[in-house]
Amino acid sequence: MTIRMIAERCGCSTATVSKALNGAGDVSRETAERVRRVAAEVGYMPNAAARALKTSRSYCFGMLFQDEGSGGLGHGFFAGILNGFRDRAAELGYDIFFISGCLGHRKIGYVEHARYRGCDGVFIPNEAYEDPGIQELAASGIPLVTIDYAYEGCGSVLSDNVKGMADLVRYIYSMGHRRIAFIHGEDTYVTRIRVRSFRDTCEELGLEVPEEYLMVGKYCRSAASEEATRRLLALENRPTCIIYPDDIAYLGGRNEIYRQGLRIPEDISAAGYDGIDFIKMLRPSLTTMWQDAELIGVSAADELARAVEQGRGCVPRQIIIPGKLLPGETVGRLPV
Amino acid sequence: MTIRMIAERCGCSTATVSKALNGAGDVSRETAERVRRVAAEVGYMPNAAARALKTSRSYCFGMLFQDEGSGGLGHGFFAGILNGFRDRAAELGYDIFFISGCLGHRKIGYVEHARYRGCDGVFIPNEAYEDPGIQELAASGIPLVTIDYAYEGCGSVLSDNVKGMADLVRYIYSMGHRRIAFIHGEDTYVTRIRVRSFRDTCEELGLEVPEEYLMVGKYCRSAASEEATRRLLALENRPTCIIYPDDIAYLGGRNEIYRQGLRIPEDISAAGYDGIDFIKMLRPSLTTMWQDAELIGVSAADELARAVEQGRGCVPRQIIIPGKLLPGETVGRLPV
DNA sequence: TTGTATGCGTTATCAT
DNA sequence: ATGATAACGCATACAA
Repeated sequence: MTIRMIAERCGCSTATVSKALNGAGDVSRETAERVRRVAAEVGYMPNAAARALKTSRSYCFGMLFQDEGSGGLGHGFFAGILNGFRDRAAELGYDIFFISGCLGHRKIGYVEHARYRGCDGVFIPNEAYEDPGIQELAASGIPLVTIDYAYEGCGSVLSDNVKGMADLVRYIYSMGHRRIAFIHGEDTYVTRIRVRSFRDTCEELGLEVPEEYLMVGKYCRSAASEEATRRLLALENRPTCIIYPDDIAYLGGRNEIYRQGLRIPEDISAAGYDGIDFIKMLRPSLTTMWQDAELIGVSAADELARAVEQGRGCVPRQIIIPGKLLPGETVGRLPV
Repeated sequence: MTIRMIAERCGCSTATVSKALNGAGDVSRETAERVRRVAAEVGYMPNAAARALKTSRSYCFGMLFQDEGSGGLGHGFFAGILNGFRDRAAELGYDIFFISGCLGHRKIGYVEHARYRGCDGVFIPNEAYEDPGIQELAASGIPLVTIDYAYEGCGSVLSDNVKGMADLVRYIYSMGHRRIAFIHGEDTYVTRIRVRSFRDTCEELGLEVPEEYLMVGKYCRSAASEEATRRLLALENRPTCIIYPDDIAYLGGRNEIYRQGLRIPEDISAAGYDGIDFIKMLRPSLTTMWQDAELIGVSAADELARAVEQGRGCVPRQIIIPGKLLPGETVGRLPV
């Protein structure tokens, strides 16, 4: 079913049909209505390929989503982002497809892949931002939006990790804790921000932070948390509360704490980060910093559409999305 | 960069370039090599839209993936399937995009959406298979592959739930248990198969299954598991082992068990289903039936490509993927 | 072996 | 207000 067939049924030209269907001004109201009625009757759908070929606009967003363990689709945080992005993109009239960096058995660059499909913009929620292939993409001129990382000249959406970590520390402080440790994830942009905010907030509160209270762990890895927790608990002046890299990593710490026969939060307090769904099923319920993944995804779609539609003149934005403290039962109240 | 520009540089026609690039036989070896060299030099990429328009093959798979809570992207099982599918599809030369059922603010059917983008086949990993819109898709003639559900005339990949449940029950039996309860998920195709297999296996083992041992719970919902567990534990002749709908749902049961001051597995045993990643971080480690999500996804991509490439004459297959028992610590050994 | 010509379905320009 | 026509980039039937 093409516009040609509709033109025949309506007794007019394909040009008129096209105009009517696209709401061009120079078509009489009656004609436009007749065309639209017939189109609806026969269930006409435009051909995306033809339209893209002609207009060089595909109404597609490409998405890079490598699944290397922790940061993949299975993670509630990224799943939430993807959901928000997908839904908003659909509302805006864009379809999404995956950019894989290969075509059949042939390795191709992300830029080539994106151009091959003619996608209008590219979304990168969780990639290795230092990867040369991705930096090439950032420099290619294709509109781009990243999450929790900003390229020069590209849009980005950032979870408010500064305020997030600050709020978390302040809450723990308000519960009476004065010895707070932070097991942070591997060295990334986000990690550096959180560590910085952790330090600043502690200083602001007049807390001293022994260097041993800052331990390196891994996102989403229980083993690293177990080990770090073990060392923290062995300290002479051990912390009363431990902040973990994220909710999943907390599980490792929890194992170690229980193994030592300690109770949460009576003997030691703990907090996570992310606020992903499944932690609601844990007892005691986890105190954590919820990140608004859905809104992050939605904002990314908005920003990408804006970049595409405004074209070259678009000045890229950094959008910051606040989170929210989820007070659970794992941070106990201490006498001050 | 188009074949025309390459033709100019090579001093030949676009037809020759096209043939050379597509490996047609009727091009001299030298010409072909020259064309390919030039193409590589200038970084030529074909235009997918033009190619699709001409050949009415898009080398795209559409994917339906609604995220309604439990069965969404955030779930390790579906994330695994999607991963496997994506990677294999890329190898086969297909890109994947989401079919959303709307185009801008306009609601359209899945069939329309699929046709609009001209996708060669559609993948449905987790949808409501009774949905009329999806049944319409199944009847549309577009090649289709579903997971854990089979439409008449369409390909499907099924996790071996019959053998999976049987193996799980047999293992629990082998550990000395004779009173095994099964909290199953809401009524779906998969649930019915598992319940059936549970019953059959028990009978085969000579176990009688009191009706109270079969409780209805919910997939991925801890609250339902808590409630069901509570009722099981209150039974006069209570089970020694409880099988949960899945690994996540187990968490609810676990909460209830601990709340009653019971220990796992000393006082009561438990098992899950799925074998998703994060359960490795639980202590005691969960005994569960692992489903090979990756392979399910890979097989689905293979099957869909086969359906597309064989065309109308393709006789659809049902592919069954075995799982594997993951013996953990939550099923204890009982004296027989 | 190579080239010419046509059309895929659409939009856009320019007459009418 | 409407229509004839060209062009988007590619693949292919057919002529040379």
